[in-house]
Order: sequence, then C-alpha cells, then structure tokens
Amino acid sequence: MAATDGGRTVDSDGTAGRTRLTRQRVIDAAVALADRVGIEAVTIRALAGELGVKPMSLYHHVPGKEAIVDGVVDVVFSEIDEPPSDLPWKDAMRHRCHSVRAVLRRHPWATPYMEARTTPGPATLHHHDVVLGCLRGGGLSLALTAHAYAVLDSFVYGFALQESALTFEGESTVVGLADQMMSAFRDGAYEHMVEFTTQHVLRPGYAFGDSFAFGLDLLLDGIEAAAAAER
Amino acid sequence: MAATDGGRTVDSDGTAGRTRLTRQRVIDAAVALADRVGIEAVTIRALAGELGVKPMSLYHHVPGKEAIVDGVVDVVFSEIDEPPSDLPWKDAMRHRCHSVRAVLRRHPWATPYMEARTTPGPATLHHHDVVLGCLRGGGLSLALTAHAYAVLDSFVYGFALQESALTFEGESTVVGLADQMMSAFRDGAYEHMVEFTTQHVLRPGYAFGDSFAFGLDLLLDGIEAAAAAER
DNA sequence: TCCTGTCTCGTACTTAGTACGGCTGGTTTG
DNA sequence: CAAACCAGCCGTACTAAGTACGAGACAGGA
Repeated sequence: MAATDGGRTVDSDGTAGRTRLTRQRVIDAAVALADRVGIEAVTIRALAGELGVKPMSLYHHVPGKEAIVDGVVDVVFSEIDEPPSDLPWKDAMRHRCHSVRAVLRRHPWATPYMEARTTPGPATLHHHDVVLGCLRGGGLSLALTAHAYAVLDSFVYGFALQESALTFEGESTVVGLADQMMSAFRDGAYEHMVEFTTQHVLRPGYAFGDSFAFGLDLLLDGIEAAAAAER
Repeated sequence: MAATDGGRTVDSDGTAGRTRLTRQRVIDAAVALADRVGIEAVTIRALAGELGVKPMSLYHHVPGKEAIVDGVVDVVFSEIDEPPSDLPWKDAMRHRCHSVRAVLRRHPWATPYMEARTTPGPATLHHHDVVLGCLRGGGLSLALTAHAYAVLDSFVYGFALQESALTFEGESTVVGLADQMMSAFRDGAYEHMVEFTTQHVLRPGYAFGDSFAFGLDLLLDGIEAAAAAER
C-alpha cells in the first residue's frame, strides 16, 4: 500500500496529491476500520473521513453500503488458507478449518456476515471451489461431500460466532452472568450453571477455545468413517 | 392474548378502552412483527404503529431498542423444548437440538442474535441450566460437559445460520450463484462447484437440511464415545 | 377536591444512507 | 493549442430511525 496520510500521498508512480479512490481502497479501508472500531461504527461518513474524502465520493466506486459489506466479506474469505493440496483430505480440511477460525478471531465482527451474504465475491467462490475439490479428490461421493461441507462449516462458523460473543465482552460477560446467577442462587435456581461456572469455567486452565479441536476432530473422524463405509 | 384491534380492546377483566402497554406486550409484538416483515423492518415506529400507540410510549416499558431485542431472544429461547428428563442424555440432547433447529426455522431472523447477546434473559438462563443438568445427569464430567455443550451449540447455530441464509433468498440464491458460476464456466473456473451444483444440488431429492441429522449424530456418537472412555 | 404518580404523546435533535446536480482538473480531439 | 469532454469529487438536502425532554391526561388515594 502506498504511504497514506489521510488520503494524501506521494504515489510510487510519481503522481503527487490525493490518492485516487478505488473500489478496492474503499473496501480495504472498511476492513481496517472495522478491525479498529467494530463493524457497527463503519458508516459511510466515517469511512469517507478515513479516506480523506467526503461521503458522497464513495458512491462513484461502490453502489451502496451493502456492496461494501459484500466486498469486505470477500476480503475476509481471501485470507483463509486453502486446504493444502499435498495433504490427505482430512488433514487438509483440518488445516483450512483451523485457518477459518484464526481469520475470524482476527475479524470477529465478520462472523455473522460470512454465511449470511447472498452475493458471494470471487474469493468466496474460489474458496468454496477449492474445498469441494479437496473433498472430491479425497474420494468422497457427491452426497458425502455435501454432508461433510455443510457439517464442517456449520460447526466452524457456529463456534466462531460463540467466540466472537466472548471476545467482544471479555471479562464483563462472565462477570455479568455471574451476577445474575448469584442473585438467583439463593432460590437454588441455576444450580447447574453455578456448579459449571464456579467448578470449571472460572478455574485456571479452562479455555472455551479448546473445544474447537475436540469438535472438529469428532466431525472429521465421523466423516472419515462414513467415507470408508461407502467404498 | 386479549382480542386486539390496533391496541383497542375489550379485556377479559372488563376494562374497556386502550389495552395497557406492558413490557411483555411490546416484546411479543416485536416477535410477531419480525415473523411477518423481517427483523430489520422492526423499528420503534413500526412497532408502535403495530400496538396502536405513538413511538415514545414504548420507552416507558423498555429502556431502548437493545432491550427489545434481548427480550425477543429470550422469547425465542422459551420456545425451545428442554431435553426431556425421562430420556437418556443422548436422546434427550438430540431432541432438544432438533427443537432448536425447528424454532429457528420458525424465526429465521433470530439466528444471528441467539449467541451474540450479552445479556441473557431468564428463559435463556433456565434453558442453559437444564441442558447442563441433562449432560451432568448423564454422567459426563464437567470438562466433557463443557466440550459437549460448546460443540453441539456451535453446530446447531451454525447450521441454523446457513439455513436462514437459504430461507431468506430461496430460489434466487441458487439461481444467482448458478449465474455467476456459468459466466465463469467458459474459463473452466469453479469446475467443482459446477459439478457439485448440477450433479447434486439441483437434482431432485437433495435437501440441505438432511445434513443436520447427519452432523448431529456424528457429534453425539463422538461425545458418547468420549464419555465411555472417561469412565 | 386536590394531589401525585403513571402512562402517553408532541416536538425536535442526532446519526445514518444516499439522490441530485454542480464544479474541476486531466485527457482527448480537431 | 484550444475547445470539448468526462470521470471523479463534493455541497446540499431529503428520508428514515433512535430517542431526549417536558407537557398533558387520567386514575387512585388523602
């Protein structure tokens, strides 16, 4: 990226002055801004300010805010590692699923949008194509490929969603919950939550994220068994 | 619910005239409105109109829109069947997971909010408590209970999220995707997606939802095996 | 009857997305 | 080389939405 100072740069191609706006520059700025201030604070005005430009200028490069979100999601998809083609399908898929989770930890605000968009970009389509190729190349039938992909992505995105909820609030979530539970404690209500929280969650060594590998391997093992059974 | 005509009713208790607004009436109206017009069309003004009242009146019963969403999520949670206490934990959890999915198919707009809220209501807390009790009652350790709950909910919500994306667009999603793929087809790009779509997804008999039971049973079997191993 | 608390509403401020049309500086063309 | 053109940028302003503030209405109790 050219050195930027509120949109005023000296470009590598020698043209001094205001950097030209492009669709990609708008999208990239949106990603950076979302990482910094959260997705709900990414407004057209804030984005324009970030780019050293007035709000309406953005509309010459993107048709509207929806398109920006679509572009942002595609950027996030592009950051996900493809399943390595030199590994067996199971290891390759494990790698790509861990990569999805890593990317979504970097961009927690993106999680709810990943599966909800109806207009996938090129990086998204490419990624899906490679994943399908990985499963098919591993010898899975079309039917089992469909099951495997649906099931793995459900798990990965669902897990990431829960993790983002924890990330956004951090401490306060746990504390807030503890408050509510304690106020109900005298009634003997929520006894299992109390036990669970005090005896496990709040103990050192507990980490929600540890369940990711556990669940992922459960699914991969199950899919592998199903693949073996269909031969 | 008392017979309502834009907020003017003859109550069962005999008081004629405008039905008093209550927090619960606001929340219930929000759920009904969301079911009808989608969550993004649930505005304070629309909700007030629905209740035969002016916008600002709502603020005497709820502190703001966030609280309405919190309440709505709690209503949705209350519709989920608890794991039946007379079944073994595995069957009980299967039942409650299928129930979650059924509820979220009824309220697809709710899916992204279920795990993202940071201020759970009483129905939400109660539900979590019962689920934890089911797993603990089945003899799972605290550590395995944590894994099991995290993993099952990740899968269930992730799956529901994908299903809502399909629900909202229905046909057009598939068609739109097909368009994009076909335009790239001449380049030989997206070959696996093309195969997958034409040879499987568009064939009669394919249903995305079928993968739900597949994945759920994979996870339940895996958890059961882990439970057996820790004895 | 009057007082007080509760509910409702009218008005208006703020933030956000974006339609419309004008300005400008670089590029093309006769 | 000048005139015409045009892409990109911006000023203005409209609409939708959340909500702060304080006044009116009405019921129940003193």
